[in-house]
Amino acid sequence: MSKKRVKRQLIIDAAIEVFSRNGFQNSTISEIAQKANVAEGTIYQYFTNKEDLFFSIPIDKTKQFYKELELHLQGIHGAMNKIRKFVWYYLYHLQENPEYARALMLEMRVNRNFANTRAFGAYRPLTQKILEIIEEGQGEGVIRKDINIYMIRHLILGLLEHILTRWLLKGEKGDLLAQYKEAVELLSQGIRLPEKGG
Amino acid sequence: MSKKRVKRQLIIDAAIEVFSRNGFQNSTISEIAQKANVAEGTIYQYFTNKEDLFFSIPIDKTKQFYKELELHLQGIHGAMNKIRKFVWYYLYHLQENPEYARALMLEMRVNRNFANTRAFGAYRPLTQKILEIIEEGQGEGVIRKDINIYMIRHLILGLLEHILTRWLLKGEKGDLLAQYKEAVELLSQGIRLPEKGG
Amino acid sequence: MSKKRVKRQLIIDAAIEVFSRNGFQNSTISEIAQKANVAEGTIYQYFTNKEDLFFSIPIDKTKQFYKELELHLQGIHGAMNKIRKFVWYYLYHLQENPEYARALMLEMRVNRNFANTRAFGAYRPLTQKILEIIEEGQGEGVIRKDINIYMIRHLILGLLEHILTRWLLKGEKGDLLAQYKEAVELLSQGIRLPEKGG
Amino acid sequence: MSKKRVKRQLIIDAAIEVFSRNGFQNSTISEIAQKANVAEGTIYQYFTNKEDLFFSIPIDKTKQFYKELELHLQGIHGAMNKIRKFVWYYLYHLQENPEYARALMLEMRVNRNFANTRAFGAYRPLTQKILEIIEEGQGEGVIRKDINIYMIRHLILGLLEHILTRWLLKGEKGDLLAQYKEAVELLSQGIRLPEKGG
DNA sequence: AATGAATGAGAATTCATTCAT
DNA sequence: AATGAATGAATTCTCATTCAT
Repeated sequence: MSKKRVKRQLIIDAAIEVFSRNGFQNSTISEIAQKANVAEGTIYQYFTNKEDLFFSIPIDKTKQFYKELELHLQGIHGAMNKIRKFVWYYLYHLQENPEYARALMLEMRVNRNFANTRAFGAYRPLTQKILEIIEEGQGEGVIRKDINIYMIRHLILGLLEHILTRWLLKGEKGDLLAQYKEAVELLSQGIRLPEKGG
Repeated sequence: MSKKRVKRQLIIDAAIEVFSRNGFQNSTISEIAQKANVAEGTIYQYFTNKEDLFFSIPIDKTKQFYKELELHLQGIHGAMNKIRKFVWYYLYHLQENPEYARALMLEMRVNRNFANTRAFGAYRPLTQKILEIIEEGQGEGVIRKDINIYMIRHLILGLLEHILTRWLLKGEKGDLLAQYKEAVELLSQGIRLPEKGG
Repeated sequence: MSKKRVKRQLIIDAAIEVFSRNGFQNSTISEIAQKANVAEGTIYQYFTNKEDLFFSIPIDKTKQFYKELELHLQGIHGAMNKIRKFVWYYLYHLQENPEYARALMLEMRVNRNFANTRAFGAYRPLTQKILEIIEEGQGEGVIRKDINIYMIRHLILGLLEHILTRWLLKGEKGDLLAQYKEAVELLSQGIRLPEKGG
Repeated sequence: MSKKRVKRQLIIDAAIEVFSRNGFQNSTISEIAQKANVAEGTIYQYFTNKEDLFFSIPIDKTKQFYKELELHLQGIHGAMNKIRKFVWYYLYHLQENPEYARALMLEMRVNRNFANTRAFGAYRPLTQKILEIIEEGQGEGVIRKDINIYMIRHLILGLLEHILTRWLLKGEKGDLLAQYKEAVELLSQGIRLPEKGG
């Protein structure tokens, strides 16, 4: 990684910590600069403004998440198994990065400008992936076809985000993954193609 | 309604509009006061500070929502029917009050202090009601008992919030209620007690 | 005392307490009104404004102080004895009314407008009295005549105010009157007509 | 002096002028900034808040006063001579800096927080010095030992502060130093060890 | 490229005073 | 005479951003 690259990452790491602790509005460039051990002015060499820095976080993070997700999905057959894996990895990854999780869930996801940012674009491949898996499942005949695939995705992401948000607001107590099995079970039944005569 | 009561409501209505348009941080007391046709100082006669005003919104609104929900549930038998009604009314109500919906979904629900506010308390009866219906369904033998009732609630609320949030971020285009049937269908199958031999 | 008179006094008493605790600027009409069990508006029926209320305090208090001082001086002969009594009574009176003492020493005495207020006028008889005693002492041949009587008064009041101010700023700990004897002794020697050949 | 140092002093000088004219409460940061030719925000780069700026004044000034006092006392023998010099210099210095004198006498000295500020600490060496001189005088046998040295200091400072306060409240008319001789004469006799048989 | 001093617009909150009831 | 709701001016402090060094 080039020297510039390193310093950029340094700033982003500091930003994640600060933004996730205080939220976007209550975080200051000054504090981020201090955490990153650079001068305030330096941050403006790497990012246009505060919001740009803010939305640069999920871009990097989402790319990384997506790449690792792909690895985890390697060798897994069957849409249902893939969904299971996705659910597990989603909870696992964000439990391991609670600060980022907070920034993502409580700040970015509800930001009015989110849909217009590069960040949103970086998110795309991920949501696209889910759709693909759903369609794969429909092809396999294990996922019901009478329901809009977007609605099915809403169900999956809605459940995960809801669990996560609760966990964050309650102070990150307890093990997120402990809820994994029930969540998967519930989702599976919900979206599964009912067996004939069922 | 007493005169004080009226003016208080006037301020809250203005606050809903302003907060929902700009978010908490970007809204100013000055603008709310103008909208409410009162002096800035007057707002502080009714509310301790900006945050207090902010969190006073869902208290009133949630109480009203809950009361009307109860009416809608009158005469409905069967947990599944009640859930169907709840889903419908939830979407209907927030579609009718998009400004409040935005304030609720994008601001309050993710506010770090939300869990410590009176507002959170006002929310209680509503979430409690859902649990009751779920348990009722388990008693009737139509909702699976092997899954934690909280997880079931996560599924329901998660889906609704996700649909709603998308709708809001996309600019409130289209008819929310159009998604009602599929949502209910998906939820129903997910939480339903699988028929024997199914 | 007429009913109006009573209520007026009620307000003044509340004002003394509040002003002396918080100082002029940090005291609010609202708090005084509450303490006095009247509405804020009522205060403006009795006093022109906040400053008027403020300066009404020493007027009453000084008159009372002066009247009682006169009583204490009754039957005392000799300027030195009178000065001794004055010093004692000054410290005694303000130790007994520490709240008023604080308002007087830390607020009024240094107020830029003090010299232009009715309050200042009420103070007059008292400072005048001291001058008289000093002149009486000079007539008796016990107080030096080569020093301006105003300077002599400065010495007396300066010492008393300094002792008092220290005591107030230090939290009113200890017995003010314990310092009475030394203070008098020091003052006496300072202003006394040196004996011939001394 | 470094550039930062210079600007800091610029702000303090402006603050002295403004505070002394209007008092603490009636002075605004805005006016001070204007006088100092800096932006309001700049003041907060140098001082924590308004009060911090306020109490920074006497720190600098008192140190300077003390240093110059020491120079003036050089080569002077005898406690009485030193006290004479102290009285003279005290009046001289504050007559020359009437704005600072006003801030000191009418604002700081009676501020409830004064005793808890750094400013109070800076005052220490000065009051300590007086005590030393008094003890020196007692050692020389020219100052009475039967009186608490603190009371003796009260007498000296009380007289000076009283003279000064009057002068300030009366609009700084006349020559303060004109009163110097009588003040010293009065003090000297007051604290002097009475000659035997006197 | 990095710095960090300087900026100044911006906003919440307070509170003396008024006046309709 | 008493009330207390309403007013709105006034002020401190914050902080993203700029720019000279």
